[in-house]
Parts: sequence; structure tokens; C-alpha cells
Amino acid sequence: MSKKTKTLRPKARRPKGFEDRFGALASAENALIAAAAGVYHSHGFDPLSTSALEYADCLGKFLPDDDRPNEGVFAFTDDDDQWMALRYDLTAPLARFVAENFDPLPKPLRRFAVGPVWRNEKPGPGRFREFIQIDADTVGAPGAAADAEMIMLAADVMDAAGLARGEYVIRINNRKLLDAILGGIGVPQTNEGAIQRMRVLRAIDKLDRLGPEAVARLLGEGRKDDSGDYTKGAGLDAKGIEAVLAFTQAGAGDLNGTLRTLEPLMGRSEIGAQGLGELRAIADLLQAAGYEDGRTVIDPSIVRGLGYYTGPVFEADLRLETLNEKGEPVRFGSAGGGGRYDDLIARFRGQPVPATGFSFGVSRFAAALHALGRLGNAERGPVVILALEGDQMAQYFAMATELRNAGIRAEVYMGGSGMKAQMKYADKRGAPAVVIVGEDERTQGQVTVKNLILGQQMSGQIKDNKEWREGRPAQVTGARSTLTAMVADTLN
RNA sequence: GCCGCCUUAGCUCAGUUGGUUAGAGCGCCGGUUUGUGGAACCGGAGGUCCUUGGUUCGAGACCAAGAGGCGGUACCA
Repeated sequence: MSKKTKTLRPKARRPKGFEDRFGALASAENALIAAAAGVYHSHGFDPLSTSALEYADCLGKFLPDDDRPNEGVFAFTDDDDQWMALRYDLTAPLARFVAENFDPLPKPLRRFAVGPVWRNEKPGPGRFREFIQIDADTVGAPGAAADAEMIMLAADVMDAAGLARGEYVIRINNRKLLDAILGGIGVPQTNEGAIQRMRVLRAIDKLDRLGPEAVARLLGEGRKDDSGDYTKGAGLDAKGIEAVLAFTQAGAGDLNGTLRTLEPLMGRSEIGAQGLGELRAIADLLQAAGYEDGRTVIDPSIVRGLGYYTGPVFEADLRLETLNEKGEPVRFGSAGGGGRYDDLIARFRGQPVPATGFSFGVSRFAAALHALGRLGNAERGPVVILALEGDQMAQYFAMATELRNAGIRAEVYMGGSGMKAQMKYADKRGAPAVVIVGEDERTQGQVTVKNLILGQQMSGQIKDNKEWREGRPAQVTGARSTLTAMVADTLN
């Protein structure tokens, strides 16, 4: 044996895009989930929990000919060689659930769901490989009223999440309008046309980030970005590019104004008229319900990335500019979105089942709040009961129980360190107060309660070390029987 | 995936044209204070200078490759 044997230890590290959340961020996520769930539940949606894993084909991907179903999902083969995949959203599992249990379910089915979803993509600010979504969906409701409700729900969730008016906007569009435009400029209803249509959607999706000039190139031949990377375009001709861009820029302040601007662009297209009619119906309902106060706009440049949408789509955007540590603006993407997906369940059943929903991106929203400096301080810590005498633990536990029964968050110090370390611990935990019962107090039937917040304020004024040490500021001693009252008093 | 920038203590960063013992601030730990956190003073611990290879008498510094991070771009059903 050599003098020094090197111990091989695993390096503690975290996979990229899988975030630990602790303290204020974790509390914020929990609060957002509770707020959104409250909104959904109050609207009559019932909770549904489904598993993290699904069969890959049920999630809507075709099996691969080689080793993985798709780059975008985490997948592996089960013992029986079936492809399993972690869910990448909550909508596909809903479709599977509905198709599997169709007959006994009430229709329309109104359910909400919350949980982590996983996507194997490159992480970035507000983009994770594991993140929490909370969705509400109505299945079996064909009318525009169901879409309008989803949009109002989205606004309600933004309100419940603590945003003020003007800090967010719900942008609404309809996939059918774009279909009409594309039909008008000769994009065929073939496989090739579908690819072209997808490219157009992706190009439009980049409008806010790259601007109309770059998007025009993406709609046409293609674009070379600053890094020299080339992106193949959708191959539209000049007229087509102009038509698409004109469409995306047709947004005008209010709902009615935008609809009037859009009308002539649709020409005689039947699908266009249908899309306009749906938007009109949604707009009327939003106006009647008072949601047209800047919270909702029709914005033809909103397309949403997902391919399964068939009609109205919408997106909840933060209007606050977020900056990173260097003061540079950061794009977080939308805080939530949704739309109508009438064909998703038909995939399983063969007959159309109309559905519409909204998904709130909890993790991204919390990350944005964090970047905005809106999370505030971590939750205030518990009252800490110092464990000064090892044989008195039962008494300390009894005190903690008394405090809890009075609705006060409290804990007994569980470490093995001395009084000074216990005080430091309480400080680091953000404890508002500590309860001190040592031999002195115990033998006299008393307790000491120290107000850590007041003590901290007072420490700023005291210059002399001895003075603040011996002065024992911000603490009171009283009879053991008055513990709860003393602590409650300190907390006020 | 492609392009660019970056990598020195727990964190933020210094580190002269390559020169011998690698620094600061903050944080952490301890002491002043063996029953008192937070101010102050004093002290201490903590480094594979990302890794490997090369150039050199000599590399934290120069070169190459790799890894990781950040940003952009693509993908995002």
C-alpha cells in the first residue's frame, strides 16, 4: 500500500437544465401552483394526475428506426422492448387518458393537472429540461365559448400570480387565418405543403426576436445568422412573403379594429372566414366579460410552436423587461399558452373530439420573477427553541408544541453545537425569535424570548462590543406559563 | 448540432513583457465574549490556477486538443 491512497469520490453535480430550487424560488413555485390550481378549481375543473412515463407512441411520436424515438424527449426501452418516454407536456397524456376512458367520463370533461414535464433541449434562461406546468383543459366542447373561457382563465391566472394590469398581455390568433393566407398564395395541401407550412410557422414565431427583415428571409430562400449558420427558408416567393408579413402585422390596438384590418386580407377563403368568425365570437365574449381592458389583444403574429393546434391559439406574455446579472435584457419566452387541438384525441379514436386548453409555465414564470427581483426574501424562518441542556429535550418539544398549537411556526434546535452556534443558526434561518431556556430560566420557572429582528436593528447603533454583549438587547424574560403570549407579542 | 466568448479560493475577481513562496474583497471557521446571532478588532482554514499534451532552463500566463460554463443560432412534436 502506498502512503496516500486516493479515495475515489463521485463529484456532486447536477445535469444541465435540471434545476434545484430552494428557499424563495421553491416557495414561489409552490405559491404559483396553489394560485393557479385555485383559479382552475374555482372554475369547476377537477384535478387529474397521470404518470411521468408514457408509451412513446401515445405521446404522439412515431417509433424510430434506430435508437431513439426523438431528440426532443427522454426515452428508453422497457423490458419488453417497448419505447417509453417522459411526458413533454400535460396535453398529450390528457389525450391518452380521455381516449382510454372515454365512455364513462362526463363530456365536456374539465380537468386540471400539475407536474413536471421533461424536454431534451438546450437549456437557457427560463428554459429547463425539467419544468413544472399547470394546465386546464376542456374536452368535448366545440364552441368558441370554450376558447374564450380558456383565455379568460389565462388572464385570471396571471392576476392570481400577482401581476398587475399592464404587466402581461394575452395575445390571441387563429391558425385558420394563416391557413387561409397560405392557401391564397398557393401553398399546396400536400406533404410538401405541410413542411412549408411548418417552416412558415417557425419563421413567424421568430418575429419578435429577429424582426421582419430576418423573418422575410426565412420565409423566402433562407437566412444566414450572425454566427454564420444557415437556416433553410420556407421558399415563398416575394408576393407570398409580403402577404404573410402583412398578415402578421395586421394587429391594431383593440379587438374590433384588428378584426376589421384582418377581414380584407382573408379574401374569399372559406377557412379564413371561419377563423375570423371564431375570433369575432371570442372577442365578443371577452368584451362582454370585461377582459378587453388591455389584458387581451388579437395579434396575428402569434402562432405557437406546437403543431397540434387547429384553431384559436393564444399566448400569455410578460410585458416587463428582465435583465440578467450583467444588465443585458433576457428573453424568457411566453409564460403560458394554449389553444384548440381538435385532432389530438381523434388520433386514438378515429372520431373527432374537440378540445381546448391553457398551460401555465410555472418554472419559467418563477424564474422570470426571480430575474425581476420580485421574489423578495426567503420565507421567514421558524421560531427556534435553543437546546441548551441535553436532558431537557422533552421540555423543549413541549414548548414547540405549545407554539404550534397557537399557530406559530416553531422548531427545537437539532444540532449538536453550543449556544453561540445555535444563535448563528437561528440568524441564518431568518428566525424572528429564539426561545432561551437554560439552567437559570429552568430553575426559576421562566423563559427568555429574544427578538432577533429587533436585536439586529439595535446592533446598528451599539458601538461597544461589551455594551451589546452584556446589555442582552431585545429580549424579555417571564414566567414559563406565559411562553406563547410572550412569543406572540414578540412577533407583532 | 453550428458559431463566438469565457474557465485562478465557497462567491466576485486581480495577477506586470513567461521568472522561483499565486493575491484581494466578500463569505466561512476561531478568538476578544467557556449563556447570546447581527457591528468592530485580531487570527485561521481553504487552490490539481478546468484537463491532457506541447513549446521553454522555467508556464497561472504561450500553442493544440478535450471538458465545462455563458451567449447567439438551430431544433422545440
